[in-house]
Amino acid sequence: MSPRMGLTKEQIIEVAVELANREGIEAVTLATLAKGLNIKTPSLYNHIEGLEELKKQLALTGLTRLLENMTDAVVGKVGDDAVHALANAYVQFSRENPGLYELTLATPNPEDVEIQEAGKGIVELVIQVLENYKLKDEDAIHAVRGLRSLLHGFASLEQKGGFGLPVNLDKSLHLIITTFLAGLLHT
Amino acid sequence: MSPRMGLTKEQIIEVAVELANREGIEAVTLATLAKGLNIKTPSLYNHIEGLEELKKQLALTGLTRLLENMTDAVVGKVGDDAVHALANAYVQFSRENPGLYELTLATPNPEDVEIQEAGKGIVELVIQVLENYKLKDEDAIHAVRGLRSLLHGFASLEQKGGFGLPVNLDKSLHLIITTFLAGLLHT
DNA sequence: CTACAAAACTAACACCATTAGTTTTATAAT
DNA sequence: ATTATAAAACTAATGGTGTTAGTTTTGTAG
Repeated sequence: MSPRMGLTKEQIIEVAVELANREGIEAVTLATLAKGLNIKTPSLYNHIEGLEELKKQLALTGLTRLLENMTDAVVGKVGDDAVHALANAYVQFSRENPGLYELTLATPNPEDVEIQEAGKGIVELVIQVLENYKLKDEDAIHAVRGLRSLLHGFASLEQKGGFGLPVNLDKSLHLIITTFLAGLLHT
Repeated sequence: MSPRMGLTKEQIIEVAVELANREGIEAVTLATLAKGLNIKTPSLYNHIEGLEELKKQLALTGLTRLLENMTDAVVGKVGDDAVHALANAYVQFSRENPGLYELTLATPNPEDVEIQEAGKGIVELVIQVLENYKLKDEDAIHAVRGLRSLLHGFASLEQKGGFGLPVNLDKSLHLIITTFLAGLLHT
């Protein structure tokens, strides 16, 4: 064991996650984070390299948890059932973790290898779920891009208040997915 | 005329737009903006209330120009033709104005009345373009939400490097829209 | 040419991230 | 128990923000 066990990186990130979800990603600063941990700001540098690395870790955490939720949602399901479950899990995650979800894409440099790897997991899951629709080669890639666009666009617009009207959002999501799947069969 | 005509709000915003598109929205600070205008930071307060108002003005500018581009793209077109033109204009705008497009949604408080009004213009255009598909009441709303989700999701993921694979992106967009429209007819 | 109002300025403050150097402290070995 | 040590947490300092207050400059209108 270390000569002195203080905070762990995991604890720090967990507090940062709660901060992001509760107060918004603007509130994720080393100053407020340190305050939440009852330490002084410079002490954070014993565990993380700086604000950029923190943001990256948060993006990784978000992608990992999002993938977990999506994976759990589709086990034992196939076809339309699986896609709807996947979509619901995606949107539910963004609703329950608004800050963390936003950080998932608001990362400093998206080309980072670790970020790309984490994102790849989600892409692969979507590919699996769309496998039953017997799409050929490139068409599968286009379809995956379409579904991801739908999910991210919906989650993002919902979060940013883009949908003004008082019409049920879950109904919208279900119908949108239904429409997309119907289109897959007729093109 | 004023006792002393210096900078105009329009000039300031134009420089800010170029800054956002060229260097990214992180670079949009009063400090760098002032430097680009060859004045000191506090002088900006003679024209704008602060950073928040600047961001809001940029969001409004972005929404206005995006709507213009979309409107120009659909004149004289109907049906699938119009939707594809709309989609192309949307994505083209986000590609040519990455920073400004991002600021369109990254505004401090999305509930702002002026922001809502500007966004409403885009929604109404999308409604018009989907009118030919004889959607009933609520279904029209769901369809508009779907198309907006697709467009924003695609533009956002493309910009954030979410689409890794070296497969043609314009082809993806075309096929995605085609799929969505086909789905509208078969549900 | 003069008065004035707006524009631009300097000075100052609070907040932020970050670095360097010091002190504290929990553990591991004696 | 005592002590050495390495990590954790600290203080102090620097440079970058946005913002406010108060002063100076300057172009235009009379």
